[in-house]
Amino acid sequence: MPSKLPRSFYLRPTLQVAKELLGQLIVRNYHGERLVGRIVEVEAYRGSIDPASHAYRGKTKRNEVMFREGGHLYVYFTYGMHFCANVVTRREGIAEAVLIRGVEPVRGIEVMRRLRGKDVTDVDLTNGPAKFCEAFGIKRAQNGVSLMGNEMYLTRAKRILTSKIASTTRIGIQAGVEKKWRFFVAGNPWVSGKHHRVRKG
DNA sequence: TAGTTGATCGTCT
DNA sequence: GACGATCAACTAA
Repeated sequence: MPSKLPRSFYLRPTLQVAKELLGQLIVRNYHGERLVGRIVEVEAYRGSIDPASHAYRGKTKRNEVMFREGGHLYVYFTYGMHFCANVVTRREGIAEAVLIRGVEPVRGIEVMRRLRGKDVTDVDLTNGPAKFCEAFGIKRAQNGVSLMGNEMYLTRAKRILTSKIASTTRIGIQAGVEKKWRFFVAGNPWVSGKHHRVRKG
């Protein structure tokens, strides 16, 4: 088994962690099944200096996990029906995190298809933050899970060349729209949004 | 293909 | 009481 990314990976500056998360593998052990995906799209959220962040106005019951030490999973519920998952960064007390927006399935694709429930293409399986959570069985129970444990963790994979990383403004937010804190692997089909989707064949 | 809207409820004001 | 770090179904053309 490849080694887990160490705690020190997550404690560094959030924008750097966000870019380096691209290409890494996220592993989810789900009822005896191993689900693996390659991260291809992320967004950074930076607590007190970022009006778009859930933690901008301080600690609440919902965002408590963002204030923990880097290397935890922050899962939140939104639009009355969806979950989204973030990797918490930096030291305890600094509420920053990276939202996982797009993942390329690597292993366990049949389980992902079953969890998504709908008859969709391989791309539609995981090309969005809520789609990824549904495909990987990530719900309220995974909020606060440590990425140093075995239920979920990340492993180092092939590094993405800097020239392949694109950055744009973040999606679906009102405040902080000017910050280009969305990073993705240019040309990868599992990046969310129709502009990047592969044409139907 | 582009644009619009309904679903659905926890969280914070 | 309003709205959201979304998605999918629908409409029009």
